[in-house]
Amino acid sequence: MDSVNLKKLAQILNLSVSTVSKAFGGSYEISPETKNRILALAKELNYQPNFYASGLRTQKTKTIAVIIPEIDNNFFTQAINGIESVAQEKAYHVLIYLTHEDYTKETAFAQHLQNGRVDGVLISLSDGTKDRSHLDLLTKKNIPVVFFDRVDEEAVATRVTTNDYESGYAATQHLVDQGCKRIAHLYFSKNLSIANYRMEGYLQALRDNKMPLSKGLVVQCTNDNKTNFNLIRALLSKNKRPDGIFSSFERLALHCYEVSEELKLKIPKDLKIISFSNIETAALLNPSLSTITQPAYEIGRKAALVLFDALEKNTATVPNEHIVIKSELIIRRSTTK
Amino acid sequence: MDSVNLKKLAQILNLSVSTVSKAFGGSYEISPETKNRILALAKELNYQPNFYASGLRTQKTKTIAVIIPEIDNNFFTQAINGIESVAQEKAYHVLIYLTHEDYTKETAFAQHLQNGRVDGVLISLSDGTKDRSHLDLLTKKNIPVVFFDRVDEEAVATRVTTNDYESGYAATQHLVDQGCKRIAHLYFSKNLSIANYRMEGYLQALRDNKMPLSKGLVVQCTNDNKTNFNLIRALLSKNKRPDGIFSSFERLALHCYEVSEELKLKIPKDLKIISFSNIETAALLNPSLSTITQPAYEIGRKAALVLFDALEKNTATVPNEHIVIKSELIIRRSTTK
DNA sequence: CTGTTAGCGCTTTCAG
DNA sequence: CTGAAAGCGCTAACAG
Repeated sequence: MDSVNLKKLAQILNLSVSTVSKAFGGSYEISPETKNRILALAKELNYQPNFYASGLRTQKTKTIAVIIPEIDNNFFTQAINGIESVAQEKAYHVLIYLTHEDYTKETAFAQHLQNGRVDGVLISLSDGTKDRSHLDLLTKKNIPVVFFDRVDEEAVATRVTTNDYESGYAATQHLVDQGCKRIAHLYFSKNLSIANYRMEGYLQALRDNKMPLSKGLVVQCTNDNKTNFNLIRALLSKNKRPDGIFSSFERLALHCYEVSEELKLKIPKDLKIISFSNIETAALLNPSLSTITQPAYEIGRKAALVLFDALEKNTATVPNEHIVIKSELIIRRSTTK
Repeated sequence: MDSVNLKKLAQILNLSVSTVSKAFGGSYEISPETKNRILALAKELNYQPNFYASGLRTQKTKTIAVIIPEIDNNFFTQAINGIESVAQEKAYHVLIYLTHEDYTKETAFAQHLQNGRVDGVLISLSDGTKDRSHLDLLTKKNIPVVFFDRVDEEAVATRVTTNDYESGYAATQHLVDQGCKRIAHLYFSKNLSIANYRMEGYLQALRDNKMPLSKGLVVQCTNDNKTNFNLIRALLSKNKRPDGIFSSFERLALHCYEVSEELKLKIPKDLKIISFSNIETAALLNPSLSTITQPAYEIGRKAALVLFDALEKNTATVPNEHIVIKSELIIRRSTTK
């Protein structure tokens, strides 16, 4: 392919390559006249500056990476939407990396991204992530990193989350208010700070209501749907089964519905469910799930804005702060008597 | 940042840059001994080859672009998952571009991608797309393009879709079988070939059942939720309102539920609904929506595989064929009597 | 088996 | 206001 590049434009116009280049940079040392000639020809020939050449030269790529555990999840989908909206405004490009909750993959991605492929990184940690050295490497290479949702609490960086503790508390309190006596909690992982905060909110709400804390009612789930299903079936098959469930993860709540159907439990009569969830569509379809709905779009946007701020200031360090955007507690029929 | 590059490695080891470079290429003209020395040092210093330099040199980027109308949509989310699974296998990177159904944006993305940023493109057209010249440009620049779901029928390229006509037929037939006499169809756009096929299936099913075709029962929706809601409310408020709805788009079906709630219509007694949808979660939550569920993951995977095939063969032309992966008709309580 | 050299397309001093 | 030249980091032809 005889692609059209600066050299070609220069040849046709009898100008030097550097002159042509400057014209695109909008430099004021080029006469308006030649500038117009250049831009006109460029348009005509549909010139597109070679991305790799300019990237190599300037060390700026106009690209960010988004590393997330999974994409088949409404929270992350909406977050990407928010991130992308900012990227479009700033004329940046977005690379997506899915870890599938695999810490090894996360490390590999981060390692790879050190090669200067991107200007900055937005990340939501995968479950297994304990060590953050792979992310420190990025910062050392002048690539700023911003965390969202599943953040690294120890990181000296910006961390954007929702108010997990309060939400966990409110969700639990709601179940208490609806008369639940045995409230179970389903969570995803001990490694995730957000999961811990949600659980702390749950525990505190129980304490404040003088309700007994029972280990059997707190179920740690896994990354495997089948296992989770079985755990939940075990929970709901007990003699003294729970009459309320606070789930910190969308998919776990869905299993509760499946299991309830199997065990012929009536929702909300026998069991009231409230869950962190961003399935707005499901809520529309069925008013039987109360939710704590995270402002995923805004979280994504905010995280992206912080990152772009650093990029514009040309610094790899991002403010060391925790930004909280509040979730919404949406009560639906399921959990009212 | 004194980043570690080939030159540095070469200096430290007292070798030439090209020798070091070859070592990474796995070239057999390098002695195993020096090769090991080089690789060892590279590992120690955590060397990452500069992406832009090698991209510039080789004109290969190990990156593909995925252009889709929106991401807050389970079909596309699952498709991305499929695409990404192949990309990971092939060690490719994935850039995401969201057109938000805006043809202008789609064109701009395609224009931009001519600059060699990616090796290939996967695209699902936005609603407004009529002219495909922006995509032809890519092919001309040796960048293969594969279509999925919302394909360009005229394009001389691979087009991966589901069996839209048959599915439309089957969905309609199902409603007929359930006793519906006035079956409405909601569709998204005349410009989309898949929408047309779905509608043709619907029309043919009505004809085959000797049911009258009524223009008032076929509603073309828009890209705006509010407008769609109003259109559907108008449809369901009619004197002779439909008793069955076949929706070709997930979100339109959801509006039917909203409107039904408002108008106090009972589902499925007063109204049976079947829709194209990939909300597995919603289906779990509520068994009241029958669906035609597209194999989004497989469609994404297949499209990606075709693209990578072309990339591996180093050709910009992709087989001119239409690949069909069948959808699944999932009948749930809503549409049985 | 290793080194020299040229150049991918662009930006950016520095000279004119 | 315009041009010449160097070089970003890498690869690949060609010599040795």
